Amino acid sequence: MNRNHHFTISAFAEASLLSIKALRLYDELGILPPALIDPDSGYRYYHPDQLGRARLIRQLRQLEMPLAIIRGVLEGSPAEAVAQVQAHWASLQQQMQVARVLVPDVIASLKGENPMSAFHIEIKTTAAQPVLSRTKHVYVDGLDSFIQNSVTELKALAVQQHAVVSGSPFGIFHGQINDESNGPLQVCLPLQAAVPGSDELPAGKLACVTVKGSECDFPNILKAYDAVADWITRHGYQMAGSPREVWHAMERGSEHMSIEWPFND
Amino acid sequence: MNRNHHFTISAFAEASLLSIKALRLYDELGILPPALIDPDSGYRYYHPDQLGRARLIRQLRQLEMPLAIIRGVLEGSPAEAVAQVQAHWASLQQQMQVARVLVPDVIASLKGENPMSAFHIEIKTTAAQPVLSRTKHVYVDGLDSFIQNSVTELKALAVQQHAVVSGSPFGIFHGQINDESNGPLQVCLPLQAAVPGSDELPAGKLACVTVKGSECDFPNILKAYDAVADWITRHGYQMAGSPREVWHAMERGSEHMSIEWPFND
DNA sequence: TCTTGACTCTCCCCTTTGGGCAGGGCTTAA
DNA sequence: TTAAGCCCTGCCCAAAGGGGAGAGTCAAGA
Repeated sequence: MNRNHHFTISAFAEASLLSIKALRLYDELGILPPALIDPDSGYRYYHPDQLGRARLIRQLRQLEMPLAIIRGVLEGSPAEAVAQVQAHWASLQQQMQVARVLVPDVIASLKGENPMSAFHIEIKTTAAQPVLSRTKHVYVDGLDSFIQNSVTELKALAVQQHAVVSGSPFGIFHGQINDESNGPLQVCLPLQAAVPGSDELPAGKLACVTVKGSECDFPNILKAYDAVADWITRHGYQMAGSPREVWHAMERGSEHMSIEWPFND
Repeated sequence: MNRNHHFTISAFAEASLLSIKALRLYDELGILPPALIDPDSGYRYYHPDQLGRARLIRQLRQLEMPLAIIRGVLEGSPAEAVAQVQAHWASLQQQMQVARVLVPDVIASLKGENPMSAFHIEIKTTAAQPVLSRTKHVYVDGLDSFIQNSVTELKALAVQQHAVVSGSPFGIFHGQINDESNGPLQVCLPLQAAVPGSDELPAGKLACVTVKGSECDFPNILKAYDAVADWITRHGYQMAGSPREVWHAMERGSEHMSIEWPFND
C-alpha cells in the first residue's frame, strides 16, 4: 500500500470518495495528475496532500460543474474560484426558477386543463411593412446586448435617412435562441415608407398576444408563444413564418411586449 | 409548405420550438413519429395536432427529464404522468438541497477556511472484532432496505447462535454507494466472541467522529467522512481500509451515528 | 420545361463524464 | 514458483443532440 507514503490508485479512490475511472480521467485531463508515476509500470501513486484537491473536485462535480470549468476554478486565484462557484450556483438557481414556473403548467396540461385560455388572442391584418433590420446569429448571453445595440443603431439610421418610424421595434426569431441554439434573430424597426436599405415584410394576418411584467421574463414568455401557436392550429390555420416579439416597453418593472405570429388560412 | 395541411419538418420545428435534429431523434426513438412519411422521398410531415405532444416534450426536456422517462410520461395515463413529473420535480429539489449545503462549504474551503475543524476526532484502538455480516452490491435506492433487513437478519442469527452482541450495528463501505456506484456494503453486527459463520475484523486504530440529527443526512454526512480522512492524512497517518458507519440510533429526529476509519502509522 | 436554390434525407463523427470489459503486465504473499 | 489481486492501456457504450458531407427532393421563376 505504501511506496514512500504514497497511495495506490485504489487507496486514493477510497480516501477521496472518487472512482478509479474518474481519477484516471482527471489525470488524463491534467486536473489531478498523480504525484508520482512509475516510469516502468505506469502505476499512478498519489500523495496525501492531493486529497484536498480531490475532495474539491468531487464536491464541484456533485454540483454538476463541468470539468472544463473546474479546471478554471483550480487554476485561478481563490477570489476567482469563489466567483466561478458563485456564478455556477446562480445558474443552478436560475434553472430551478425555470422549473418552478414550468412544473405547474406541465401538470395542469397533463390533467387536461388548458392554461392557454388565460391568454387573450387578437388578430391583426397588416399591410406590407417596410423595416430597417439587422440580422445575426446570437446565443442567449449575447441576446440583450445585440437587441439594445441594434435598436439604437437602427433608430440612428432612420434619423439619418429621414425615415419616419411607425411603431415599436421588434424581433423576428427565425430560429430558437438559447444556450445551444443561436437564432438567427432579425431586429426590426418599422417605417412609414420604404427608404434605401430597408426591407419589406409581406402583408398578412398576425395572431397576437400581449404580455406585461413578469410574464415577459424567460421562461414565462414561452407560454405566450405556445398560446399563440396553439390558437393558430386549433382554429385550423397554419403558421406562415417566424414569430415576432414586439418591444413596446422594456424598462424594469413595466415590461410590455406582444408576441405576434403570422398565419394564413 | 402544406401537403394536405401538414407541416414540413422545419415548419414544425419552428412552431414547436424544437430543433430539426431533435425532431428526427424523437422520431427515431418513437416518441414523436411524424403523422406521415412520404415513402418515396422519406420526407417527414407533421400534423398540427402533434404540436401539443411536441410542446410537452419540449417542456419536459427543459426540466432535464431524460427521454426514456418522457416516453413513460407520454404512454401512461394522465395520473401516472403527473406522478412521474412530480417525482422528477422532487428529485430536482433534492439535488438543489444538496447544492445548498455544499456551496457554502466549497466557498469556505476555497477561501482557506477550514470547516473540518468543526468536527471532533477521537482515536480508538480496537482488538480483533468478531462480527456477523452480510455483504452486497447495492445502489442508493436499495440501501436503506438492505441495511434494515440485514440488521434484523443478523440479530436473529445472533440469537439463534447464542452469541452476545457487543455494540451497535455498523456498515463498512468498501466502495461508494450512489446512483451510479454500488458499493459493496458490508453490514456488520459486532459480537463478544466468535461463533461459527462469524468473520473477524483485524485489530487496529480507528479515527472516529460522531454526528447527530441532520448531520447524519446525505450530503451532510460526507463532511464527516472528509473530516476524518483529512485528520488522518494531516497527522501523517495512512488510511488502512474502508470507512465504517456505526448506527447508534436511527430513529427519525434523533439520529446518532459515528464515522470510523481504520488507519496506521 | 428546365433550372436553381432551398429543403430534406441518411450516415458518420463529435461532445461530456465516466462505466465496463479484454488482454496483458506488476506485485506480493504463500 | 505460483496464484491472487492490482494496475495498465485501449476499446466500446451511454444521452441528447450538433455539425457536416453527399445525395435526393421540392417549388418557384425563366
